[in-house]
Amino acid sequence: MLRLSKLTDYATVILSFMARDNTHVHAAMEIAAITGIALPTVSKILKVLVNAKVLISTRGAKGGYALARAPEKITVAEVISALEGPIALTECSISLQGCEQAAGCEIRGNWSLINQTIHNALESVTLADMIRPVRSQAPAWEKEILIPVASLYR
Amino acid sequence: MLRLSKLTDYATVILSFMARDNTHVHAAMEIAAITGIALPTVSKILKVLVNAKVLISTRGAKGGYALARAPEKITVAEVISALEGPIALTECSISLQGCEQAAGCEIRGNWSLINQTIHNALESVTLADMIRPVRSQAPAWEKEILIPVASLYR
DNA sequence: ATTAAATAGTACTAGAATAGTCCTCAATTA
DNA sequence: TAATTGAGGACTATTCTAGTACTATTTAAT
Repeated sequence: MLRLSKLTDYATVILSFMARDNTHVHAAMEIAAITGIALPTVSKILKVLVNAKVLISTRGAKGGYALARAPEKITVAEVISALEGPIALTECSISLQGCEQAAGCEIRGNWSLINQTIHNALESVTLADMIRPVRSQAPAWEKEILIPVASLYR
Repeated sequence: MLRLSKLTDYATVILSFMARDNTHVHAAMEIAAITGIALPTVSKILKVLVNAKVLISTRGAKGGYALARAPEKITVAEVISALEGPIALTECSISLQGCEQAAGCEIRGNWSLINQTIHNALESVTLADMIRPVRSQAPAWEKEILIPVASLYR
């Protein structure tokens, strides 16, 4: 599996709840209760999302968390990079200093193309799309994302 | 990072070497020597790729491994699933029995759409594409898609 | 036939990464 | 000033990955 960490998965669950009820701030405890995710874990995720400027927080009594922007303006790519760092499939696509297998590895450039394609895909899906019922959304991005990478070469 | 395991990374290195020299079988030891990956590790990967029908093996003296098909017929998606299992970002996209967060989770269908998109991208890149030099292809795609590379390192 | 060269299969170990928890400090409101 | 809520960091246990080792099986050459 092309693994996404559990925390990232939780994050999307949390965020989609918040997107659906975006009228007031939500305390960590409330979110934990509703999503069924343990409080300390919810708390940890929320903090990360605040640092990534996906959420804004209010301290003190009656405080809580709210989306920093409208759901349409928050992309899945953003959420993923907040929790997992840069979106890339291989180490060498991130650190440009090259891998040890340099001898047998002339495919770095090609990986980065693939990475960009995937990133592009994730960037065009927003929180708003995520909370939309499945049926009605296909058209919106099918036009935009289906990039046949191979065709770029031929 | 949207992690791909090291083994998968190695696999692409190994396969791209084999695609470049596709005239005869290669023994595991030869591949290890050339790629610089430890023999037991190479061996392990080759076995997996044989099971996935990406490679074919010949036992005995003068035996070795060869691509099961032409490089154009072997996709990156295949290689990745061979080593990591089904290509999907989240658990619940694979096992349809649903997750425990069922209450707060109505986004499964949307994940699967994203997964599908990514899968398509990976499916359209073949081994033949991977061994093509990077330079010659840059112009082609630069015209066709606009990708905010900087966002990768946000 | 016998020996050497190779893959097949499986089990095991060490290390790293992840998930999850807990505790103390800071801020806000009533 | 007391109660409520987030911020930040440290810590632990568990899971996963990478890598290794060993034994069995198959084939080719002599």
